[in-house]
Order: sequence, then structure tokens, then C-alpha cells
Amino acid sequence: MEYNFSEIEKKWQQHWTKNGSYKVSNDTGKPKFYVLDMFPYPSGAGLHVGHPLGYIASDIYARYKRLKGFNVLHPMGYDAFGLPAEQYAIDHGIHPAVSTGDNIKNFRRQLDNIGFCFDWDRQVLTSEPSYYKWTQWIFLQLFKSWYDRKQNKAMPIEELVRLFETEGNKAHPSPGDPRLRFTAEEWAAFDRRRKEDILMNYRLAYCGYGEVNWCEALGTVLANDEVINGVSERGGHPVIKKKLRQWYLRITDYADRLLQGLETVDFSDAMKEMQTNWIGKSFGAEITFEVRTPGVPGQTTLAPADSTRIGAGSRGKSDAGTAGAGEAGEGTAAPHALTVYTTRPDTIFGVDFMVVAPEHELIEKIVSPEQRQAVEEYITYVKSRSERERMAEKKITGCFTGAYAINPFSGLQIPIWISEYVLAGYGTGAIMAVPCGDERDFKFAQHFGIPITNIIGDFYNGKEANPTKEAKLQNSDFLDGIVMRDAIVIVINKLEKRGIGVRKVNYRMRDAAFSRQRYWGEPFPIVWGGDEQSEVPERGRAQLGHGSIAIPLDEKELPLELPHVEKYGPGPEGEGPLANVASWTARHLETNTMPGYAGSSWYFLRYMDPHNEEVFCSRQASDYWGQVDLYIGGTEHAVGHLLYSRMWTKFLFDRGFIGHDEPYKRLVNQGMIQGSSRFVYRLELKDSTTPPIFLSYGIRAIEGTPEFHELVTLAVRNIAGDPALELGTISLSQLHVDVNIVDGVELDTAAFKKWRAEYANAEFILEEGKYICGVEVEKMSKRLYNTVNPDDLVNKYGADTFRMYEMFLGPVEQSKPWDTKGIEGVHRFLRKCWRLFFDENKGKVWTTEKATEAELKTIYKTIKKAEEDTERFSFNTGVSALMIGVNELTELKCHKKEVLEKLIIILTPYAPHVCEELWQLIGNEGSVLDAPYPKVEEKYLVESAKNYPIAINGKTRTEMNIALDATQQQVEELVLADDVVKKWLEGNAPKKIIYVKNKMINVVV
RNA sequence: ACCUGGGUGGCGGAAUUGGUAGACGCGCUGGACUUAAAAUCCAGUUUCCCGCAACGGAAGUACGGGUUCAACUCCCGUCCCGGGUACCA
Repeated sequence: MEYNFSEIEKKWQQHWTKNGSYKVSNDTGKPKFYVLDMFPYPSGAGLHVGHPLGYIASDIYARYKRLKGFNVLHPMGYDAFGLPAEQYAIDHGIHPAVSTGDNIKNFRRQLDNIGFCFDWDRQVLTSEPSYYKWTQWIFLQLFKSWYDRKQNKAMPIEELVRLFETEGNKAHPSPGDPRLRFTAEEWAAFDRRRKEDILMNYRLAYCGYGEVNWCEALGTVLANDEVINGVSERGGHPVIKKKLRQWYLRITDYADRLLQGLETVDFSDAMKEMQTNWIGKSFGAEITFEVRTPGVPGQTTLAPADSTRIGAGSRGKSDAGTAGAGEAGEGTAAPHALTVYTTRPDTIFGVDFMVVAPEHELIEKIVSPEQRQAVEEYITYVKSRSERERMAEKKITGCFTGAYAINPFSGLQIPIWISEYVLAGYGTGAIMAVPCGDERDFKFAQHFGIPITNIIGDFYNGKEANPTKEAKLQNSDFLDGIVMRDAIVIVINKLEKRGIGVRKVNYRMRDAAFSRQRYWGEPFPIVWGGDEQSEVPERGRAQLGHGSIAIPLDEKELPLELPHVEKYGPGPEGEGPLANVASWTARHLETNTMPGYAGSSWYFLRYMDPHNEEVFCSRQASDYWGQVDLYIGGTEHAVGHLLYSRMWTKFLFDRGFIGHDEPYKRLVNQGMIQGSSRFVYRLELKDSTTPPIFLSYGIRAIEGTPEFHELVTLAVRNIAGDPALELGTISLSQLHVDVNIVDGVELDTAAFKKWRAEYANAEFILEEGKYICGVEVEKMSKRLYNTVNPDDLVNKYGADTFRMYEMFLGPVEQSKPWDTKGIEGVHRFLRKCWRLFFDENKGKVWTTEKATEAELKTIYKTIKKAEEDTERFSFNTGVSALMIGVNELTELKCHKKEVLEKLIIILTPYAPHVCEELWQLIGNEGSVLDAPYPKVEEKYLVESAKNYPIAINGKTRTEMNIALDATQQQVEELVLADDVVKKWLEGNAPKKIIYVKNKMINVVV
């Protein structure tokens, strides 16, 4: 009876489906455990061997926890909305719903092949109306909420309206427009439109104008984390900045809590670091400088209207930076004022110039007549430069405005410059430049010949800036002699006392752009209009919102279903495809759709209660399942999905819809499986009549040498049948070849000829009779022909082997190139394991005899190690422990049920199919998954003696078997009597003998 | 540039708290079984030196220093590779 894995696996997969073996109940007496995978985007390419790595790890852990007596939730679903399906629809004319459905079928088939214990009854599909109904519902709650900074939590917007009615907004300044101030009376006097505009500045999901990342090729806006190096993450198309009306999530209000929350969760330090950097919290001060422009008389104070002006909608965070400009703190009546943000107010006496962003609104007001033309030219130049150019070549550019700021402490005049190195979107869009302490300021000063003031003495060498905080200040008036670190607080206090500066915290993170001009996403449950006083523009849909009010759909109308379209092109004014749907625009529905991360921001909650039609997830279900205990996925979602879903969780917690405010208790990042590409080397000949000729790797390696030329010439003459053929210069091109037709590095030349029609008559120049390919590790991608499909491996070796091999490859967290060559070893292991029960010739060999001490010792040792390793996600060593166990039992010729039964249980998380089969074959009822995990009986593991390594001066020289309870003195006597030790002592007495019980013995000579 | 993870045999990797470096597997070499092959089993396999062999010796975890009875592990400096961020004041 042999190990027929394909039959066994088919049998048990059917059995599991038929019996609902993995159905999970919300109602058991067992403790809960929630194991979650990042659900996949069902792409057309299907799974390659890299995808299941995390799923296998979580599956093993889920099964292990079930054996340990937990009620384990281990669900799976699909993140089905998104750009690629729409792009595919544009290219092939297939509706996204159709292609997505096909892809899901393929994914499901591939997943089922591997034998996961997912509860498919709980599957979620983000593009299903029954799911996105609740995505829309949560969006509405965000829309109807604001963030109360006093209580530090989200509150219903009605509360805010009540506050405005009684006390205006003095206690709650607008996060969208900090200068906005009004009293209760003023509020009462505003018309409906004005009130809605103001409320929009508070809502957690809001609509506003902002500079966004616009990708022309994709025809949509992208979030910051979807833009890599100035090009789109998907497709690598150029991205420019564009002002557009957009929906945003006010994630910046949660910045602090997102940071604090990191302390309560078990993520890797690297992951925490990434999120912390992305949020980018910094402490410092805003300082206001008076501005003088020589030759500009009668500079006026700020128009009071400026402080109550309300923009259309709110501003996107990216232009919020200019908010502070022009306002000089309270009570200052400077002609013009420039506010900067700095983390180093201690360097105030080292300020040699100021720099404002080219987009800064103060520029036109302060520029001197002489400099006006130069400034305008510079601004034109900056506008002409795309984001990409700015990143590619970091030139030092800038222009003097002709205006000066007055240092509030020294009274000195400081020239104000404009430069593109200062970003409008961060801080106040203006900085005070301290060249002796900041590298960028230093380079700028050097480039434009601006004199540099040294305030840090010897710490500054005149050749480069030194950002130290440890120097004692010099040339700094009242700060002289004070260490910079301490001077920061002193300066801030002084600034605040004088009313020209405030302590200020800044974040790098911006509010998240939450709309896309696309079709395949959740429609916004928002209607524009409803304002009796201002008519809705006739066809200006791109401008919708400008002259109208965003009205949320009644929750009873959800889901607002995505209408069917035939064309996916943009609308008449650059809006999304929904603008072409007559019934849609007739209702004045929002034409944008939600971005890809909307559905994935809360899916882990839906799994808990997937069929509930009353709520997104009942409080009872979310209280029972609580946090995800183990979340496994890739690092690529570090700053996108992970931050958004953490924010949504906090929001739902604030509003009382769930009882926990961090979604994931523990996060494990699986590494990437890289592809191992193979190359062939094609000879490029002018004479195109010869068949394609390929050189083996070793021959290519000597390219350029005379031998190479001779060899190739000879071979080509032979192939062409022309002994006089002259080749001229020989050149080679390197081509990717499908890894699946290469065995190790040796090309299957017959398969290669079949691979491409053009290679059907290919000729090869071999080395030692073989064609050897070049090798390189690259990202696994279809384009590079280095993808390996799990289906083929599962067919050849079985799912159990495949699962174990993926784990055996190395630590889950580590990235590693895929290599199939070791899979035989794992397969051999499973067969060896099978032979403990059944022999190919003899049949049944397992018995019910009583186990020996040695056998029990082996099995308990194995259980202990496998358990420890599984517990700490060290699955590769877990597999190794099981191998050692089986090797030892084989050596002991142990075929006893008493022992083997335990082996089956601890092996089943790794190799579920074969274990179910064996469990049944040795006469057990039911599933091995319902068996209890065996307890380690320590008494079999206790040793009375140990083989101690004996080291001389730390270098191991011999071994001695010594009783574990030996005393120092006994050990010394035994050791000194040993021949090897005597040899090393050469008759001398040892200086010292170190005896670490149960570890080692070291003799110091 | 900054932050971050890493660098161990021919290969993937192990060494969990400073305590026998190279577990386990692949590959390779030799052998057994077989007419033969597959499968299986046994032995060997870090490098170098001596030797028929046993035994023995030296070096060895990217590189250079240090702490320690003892360092892959801790500290300082250098190099290389992967990931993240990228003018964030």
C-alpha cells in the first residue's frame, strides 16, 4: 500500500467540503482565535508560488490553534474593485464584473488545490452590492462625523451643529480652515449653503479642492502611497500635480492615535518605523516675522475678510500649508508678516535668509518692483517642471524677492528668497534658513553667495552644515553659552510671551484622497444639489459641488448600485465614466467612485458576521471575535491599507459601533518569493538566412577572446553548411527563457524549440553536450518568464508536499528566490512517514504494541520542538523537527499506534490531507482536527547525564559524559583526569575551570 | 542621503537567553539491492595540513578592532546586499 497523494488529497478535499469541516460558529464555549490573511486582488494571472506563502503559514497556525482547543476564524475573500480590471475592460471590452468573476473562479480552484481550511461560507467580495452597501454606509458615518480634538474622538456632526448654535466655533477651530471664526449669532445668520460649506471643513469624509496626484494615462487621481518616484505604482505612468475637486478622509486627525496605537500592537519594528516615518510627527514652532519691502510704500494690514473667508468646500491638506502665511499670530499688526515652521527655534540667531515656496500667496504682495520680473520668470520656470523632473535632477534654484524679514530678536534684516526646495504643502510653506545647521540651506547659501553666520563655533567647519543639538550657542545674544537642545524651549517660551510664535506639532502625512475618476469602484452615496438658493449648474459636472451641497443618501437607499456601462472612457469634463450614464447624472449623483482601499479598510469585520443584512457587523459578533489575533501579509501595504484600516477601526470604535480600536493584535509580514530567471544567449548575425543560434552560458562567458571567435565561427559555418562563411563582428543578445523548460540550469532544447514558433529550427552551441542557461534573481513576473505555477507542483508532488516545502524554504518573513530543487526532499519525508504505517510490499505495519521509553522520548521531544516552532512562526525549523522525529522513529523501527497517533496530530497542520487519511486508517473516527494536541510528558525528556563539550580556552577539544547533578568539585576532578585535558595542560595546573550546568565546561590554561 | 533588515558550506538554511558553528533538506561522491532503471537503504561531504587509515592539527560565520573564561550572537569602525522614505525645515 503506497502513498497515493493525489487520491488521498482529492478524497479529503471533497470530504471537507461535503461535511463543512471548516465551518466556524460564532457561538461556542471555546476561546476564540482570529487568523487573517490579506485578501488577494483576483488578477487574471492567477496564483504563482509566491502568493500562497502567507496563506500556508496562516493555515498551519489556524489548524494548530484549532487542535489546541480554540474556535478559530480563518476566512478568505477577494478585494475585487480596482484599476486593473477596468484597464482590462478597456483593452478587451470585457465587463469588469465578468473578468473578475472568471478570475475568482480560477483563484478559488488554485486555493482549493492547496487544501486551506478557510470557511468559504464567510467569503467577502468587495464588489458585491451586499458588501459595498456597508462600505457606503461607513462612508456616510464618516461624512456625518467630525473629530472633537478636545475629547480626542469622532463625534456626530449634529453635536457640532449644536455647539455652533450655542457658542460658535471658538472652542473648535476648523481643521480645514484654521482662520475661520464665527459666533453663535453669526452662525444663525449664515444661509444653508454657507453652513454646509463650513461643516464640510469638519467632516471626516469631506469634499474639497486640492492638489492631487493626477495620472493622465490612467485618467485618475492616485493616493500618495500609490505614487512611486513620480510615476504610478501600477503601470509606471507619469504623475503630475493637478487641482481637482476630490473626496478626502481626514486621517490627519487620527495621526496621533495612529502613532500611539503602535505601542499596543505586536508589529515588527521595521513596520512600526515605516508607519511612524509616514506619519512624520515633528515638534517645533511657528514663528512670525515682520516683512519690509524697500520701495513699496503704504503696505496695508491684512484684510479682515481674510480671516473669515470660506473656500468652496474645504481645502485639501496639500494646500492647507499656506494657511498660516500672512497671519501674524494674534494681535500683531505688522504691515506684512511671514510665518515659518521650524523644529529648531534655537537657531534663530543663525537665520541668514528666508525661503518661501513658489506657490506661496504672500509673494505677490511683498515682491519689490525691481525683482518682480525675475520672480515671475522663476515661478514660470518652476511650473514648467514636472514632479518627475524635480525629483530626477535636484538643481539648486531660487530667486530673491527684494523683500526682507525682520529677526524679532536681533532686528536684523533677512532677505526673503523663493525656491522650489521649500514645499507649499508642508508646515507653512516657508522656512527660516540656517545654513550652518542645515545641509539644504547651506548649499543654497553657497550657491547664491549668501553670507553664513556661525552660531555653533567649532561644530561648524565652513565646509558643510552640522545639524547638531549639542553645541553651545554663540553669536546668539541671550542664548550664548546655552546648549542648543535646551535653548529650544527658552526661545519658544519667549516667542509665545511676545505673541509672535507658537509651539507647533506638524505631520508629514496628508489627508487621504478618497475619490477616483473611475468606474470599477464603490459609488458615493452622495447627491449634489438641494440648495434652493443657488441653482445647480446645467452641465458643469466637473464643477459640481462648487455651486451646490453634498447631500447624503438616506441609509435605506443603500446600496447605491454601480450602474452597468458599455464604455469606460472619462466623462465630458474629465470626470469618471459614471458621468456618461444619463440616469446617474439626472439624479445629480456623485460621479467619482471610491478608491481601492475603501473595501479593504473594514473587511476583517465583515468576516465576523458576513450575512447580516441589518448592520455591517453585529456588536455581538465583533465583541466575540474582537481583534485579529494574527494578520499575515506583505510589507507593501505598510503605509496604505494598514493605516487606513487602522483609522476606520478607530473611527468605528469612537462612534461605538465596535468595541476595540486597533484591528490587528499581531502582524507578521511574509517575505517576497523572488523569481529565479533563466537566460539564453542568441547570436545576432547579419545573415538572416541561418536559423537562430544560441550559445551556452559558458561559451558566452569567454566572449571577446580569440578562442570564442574561432569556436563560434566554426560552429556557425557548420550550421550554415558554408565552410567559407565570414561572420564579421559577433554580438549576442540575452533573452529570458521560461524557467519551466529549464531543469536547474540546463535547457530542455526540445521544449525550447516548441516554446516559440520562431525557435522551431533553433541551433545550439553546447558545452559538454549541454545547454547551460544564465541565472539571475528578479521579481517574480509573467513578463520575465520566471513564474512557477503551484498547480504543476501540486499535481506532481501533492498539496501536502507543496505546503511543507514552501515552509521549509526558510523563515516566512524572509524574501528568497524560488527554487524547486529541494521539493523532492520534503516529498521523500512524507513517504517515509507513510512507511511507518504501511509498507509497499508488506502492507500494514503499524501495531498496537506498547511503546518503549526510547520511542516515547523521541515523540515527546518532537512534539515539544514542533509546538515551540509553530508557536513562534518558525515553520521551517518546525518541518525540520518533524523530519528528525520521523528519522528517529524509522531508526527505532517504531510502528506503534500509541506513538504514531501523536505524530499525526502534530503533523496535520502542515500536511492535513495525508494526516486525515492515516488517522482514519489506524482506526479513528472523525477528523484529526478535532483531536486534542498531545501534551508533552516531561518525565520522558529528563536526562540524568549530559555529554558535555570540554573546551580548552574556549575551543572545544573533547566530550565527557557527566551526571547533571555533578558539583563543581566533582566536575573538576573528572575533567582533570581526562587524557585530552592532560595533554593540553602539559603538566601545569589550570588557571580556572568554568562549569555551566547543562551547557559546557571550559578549562582555562 | 536618512531610516530599516540582513551578510554563516556548492545551495536553501539552523544555532530561541553569550556556551559543541554548519541542525534539517538539496546537491555531490562512494557503496548495497537490481539483468537494468526507478524507488529505497548505508557511508561520506566547511576549508586547509599530516597520513593508507584511525587519530591528530590549523583556520573558519563579509572585513578590521574591542569586551569576555567563552562571540555568528554584545560594543566601535568599514564594505556589500535587500526593503522603506526621499528636498517634510
